Amino acid sequence: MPELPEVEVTRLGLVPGIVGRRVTGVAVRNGSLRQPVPIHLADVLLGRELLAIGRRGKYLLLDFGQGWLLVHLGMSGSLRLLATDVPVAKHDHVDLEFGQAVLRYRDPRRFGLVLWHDRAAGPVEDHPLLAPLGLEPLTDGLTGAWLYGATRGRSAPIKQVLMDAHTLVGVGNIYASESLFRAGIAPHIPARQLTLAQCQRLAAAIKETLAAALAAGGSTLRDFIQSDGSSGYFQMQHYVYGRAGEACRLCGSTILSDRLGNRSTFFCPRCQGA
DNA sequence: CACGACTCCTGCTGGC
DNA sequence: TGCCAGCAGGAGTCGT
Repeated sequence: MPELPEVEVTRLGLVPGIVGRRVTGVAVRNGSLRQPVPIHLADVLLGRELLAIGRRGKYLLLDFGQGWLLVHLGMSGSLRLLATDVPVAKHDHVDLEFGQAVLRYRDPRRFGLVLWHDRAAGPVEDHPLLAPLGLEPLTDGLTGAWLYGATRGRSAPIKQVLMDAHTLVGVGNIYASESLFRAGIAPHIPARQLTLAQCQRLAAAIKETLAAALAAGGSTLRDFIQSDGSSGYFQMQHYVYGRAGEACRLCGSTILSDRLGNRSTFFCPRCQGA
């Protein structure tokens, strides 16, 4: 599942290959994603130079000067840079050609997005999907004090607050469980009950977890440049996620699972005091 | 306002 | 072996 580290690794992998190049072709094979892919995409993109690739939360922002292409990978999406003769596969929904290379969007479950935001509509940060997004976790803004403030008055379980993109972006189901484990905090306790000391541990744990995943992804960067079509995603070794019934890597207790907000949740009852 | 349930979609897994 | 139910999950929407 692409979470923030995977999205950032995708961004880093694409920048050297296509920034500064012009769009020479556009193909939309299946435009029914979470929202329809704009039908005028070719009109607006053909001949335009890609100036930069930014990121906000899990959204990639391809800056074409005239506007931005917003890409969200959803649950099963991927963006790869391939040679133009690589055959199209079943769920390859959108192609952007840059001369000899093609940027190919694949998304079997079609939870993702490919949208256009024209410069005339204002800065991309004002896009209705981006404007309400919360804090970027890999910035200096994420501190124990910030997290303490952000959780006051929140009665929902801390794990759900961590996954709320309007509070904090980029922490999905996997890294929420992993970060809470690292911080030694039970996932189901009401967010407002966290002490400042716990918030400080948790803020540090979120950064560590994401940074470790980003580092793991760095070694897969080649996959984006090669045209072999390999997925480009990477599997970090998890402490708790997906390990129900197995032994905790730190204390040996049996990892438990639970459902929180309709999502599977994993934790160590001993390390996380639950 | 905050919370929780529901929804979109397809591939994989497990039970029979 | 085949069929089908259930699960996975980001994030928007809606009802309370």
